[in-house]
This record gives sequence, structure tokens and C-alpha cells, in this order.
Amino acid sequence: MTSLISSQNNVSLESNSILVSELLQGRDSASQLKLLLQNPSSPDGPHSAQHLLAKILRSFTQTISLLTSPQAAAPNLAISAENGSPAGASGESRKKSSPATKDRRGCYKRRKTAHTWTHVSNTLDDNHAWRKYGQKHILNSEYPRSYFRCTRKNEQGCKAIKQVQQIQENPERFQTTYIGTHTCKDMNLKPPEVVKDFAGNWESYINVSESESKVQNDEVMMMHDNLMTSGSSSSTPSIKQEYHPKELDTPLSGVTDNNLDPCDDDLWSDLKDIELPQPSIMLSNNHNADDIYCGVFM
DNA sequence: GATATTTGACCGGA
DNA sequence: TCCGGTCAAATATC
Repeated sequence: MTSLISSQNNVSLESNSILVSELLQGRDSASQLKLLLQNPSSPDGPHSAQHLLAKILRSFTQTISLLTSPQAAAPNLAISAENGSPAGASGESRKKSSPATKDRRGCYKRRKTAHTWTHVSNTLDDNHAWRKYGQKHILNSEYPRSYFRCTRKNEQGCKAIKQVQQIQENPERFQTTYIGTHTCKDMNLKPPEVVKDFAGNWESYINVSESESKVQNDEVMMMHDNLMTSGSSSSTPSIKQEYHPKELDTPLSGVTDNNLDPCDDDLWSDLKDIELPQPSIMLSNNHNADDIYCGVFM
């Protein structure tokens, strides 16, 4: 028994040191990247930047893998991932109306923490199928906020939801807040938050904490507007029913023609199914500077 | 008829 | 108490 505990402690200590090592590597790479970006005139800047980014992503992937692997479930590494609960235990406590509860509309449990990030774009397309479940007029906002959830919520218990709000200062653009990650499996779809082509506009990478998101989002929008070239075309700002990526005329540009190493696709495929157990940053701007992602995973 | 959207009601959290 | 998020009946669309 003692030896077992001791063994577990050894494993956890080992995991800990690996985690720390990976995080340190990631931090170092990020520091190098920062320096590189401060001196963009560096001859092989973009290439090195991409290399560094790949290293950073790799570090994150390794760390996440360690944290989410069974071995990482040692007591001092155990992290309760709220979103890791089974589909049936989603944030919505109410199941379909038993007669006793039929009249108790709105009886639900609000999800407090979830992976959250904000995306500002002039299109509503994000290569996922969403179903609108509500719309609400928000105080001090000219435009209503629309609430969407994944169409596979019932089939696969996918808990991803998003909120879309037209930007008051720029009605052609939409601020989309994604809450939770897609747990549904649809290999035809790719998530929008792929980090790519960061050679420019690094200023748009902003850390947004959940509590500060309102203020920060304004900054994102402002910064984004600064980055935008004039005359950007916009999609019709109407709220459509669902987005069926297969029907899109063009593939998601930000995903298919990226310049990252091929391994990044693997990195993403590793990442996309992982529920991040600790707060981390997922920031991305699309290569065409049209879209900005920023947010925090809780 | 099945599925999606709209909209008012209701509840939780700040 | 107010505001925002979610539910579900009513309505619209396919």
C-alpha cells in the first residue's frame, strides 16, 4: 500500500516536472517570439515566428495531454473540468417537461465557467451548425443578442453555444462569443479558432478575462477596426437558421490555406477534442485580418 | 408532419 | 431589484 502511494507520488512528481518543463519551453518560445515581433525586420522573421509558434503549440499540446491523460489524475494534478461531465449533465438542468415542471419555464442551471472566447467578424459563418434558441434585447445596446447552440446538442450532447451580437459602432460586423467547445464529432467541420498567419497584426492578440470581457472586447473591436482595410465587404447581417458548411461556396479560408507546418493540423486535431482543465488563452486572428478571436478557457 | 425560429416567461446571479 | 440567459409554446418554413 505504502509503496503504491509512493509510486503514485513519484508518477505525479514526474508528471509535474514534465509539465513544468513543457510550460517553460512554451514560455521561452513565446519570449523569443515576442522579441522577434519587436524586430520584424529580422531576415527570416516570418519563418522563425512560425517555427516558434509551432513550438509553443506543441508545448501546450504536450501539457494538455499530460493533464488530461489518466496518469495525470493523480491527486495533486486532478482538476475538475466542469465541461468534462457527461452529456446528460449539461448546464441545463431541466429535462423535457414532466407535467409537474411544465410550467416552470426558465428553471435551469446557468453554466458559470466554460471555455469562452470572442470572435469579431463580418460574417456569421464559422463552419459549425447552430440552432438559435433565443434572442434578447440587451441594455444600452441597439441590437439584440442572439443565442445559438450546437445542432448536435441532442444527438451528441454537444455543449457548445454561442452568442451573436451586432456591433453597435459597426453594424456590419458581429461579435460572437463562443462558450464551451464542440464535443460533437463531425469531421467535415473545422473549428474557427485556428491560429494562423500571425506575421502581422499581433496587436490584435489580446488577453481577455471573463470578468473583463466587456471592456476588452471594445478594445478588440477598436483595434480590429484599426487593422481593417477600408471597404471590407460584409455579409448580410441577417440571422439565418443554421450554417451548413458543406453548402458553403468556399471552404473556411482561415483553415485550409494556412502557412503553418503540417504538424499544426495534428496539433489542432489533438487540441480540439480536449477540454482544457485550466485557464489558458486562445487567441487568433484570421489571415485576412477580417476575423479576430480572443478569449479565455476556464 | 418535421424541423427551425420567434417571443414572452421565468430564473439565477450580480 | 435588475439584467441577461434559457426554456418552451406558438408560429413559420420546408
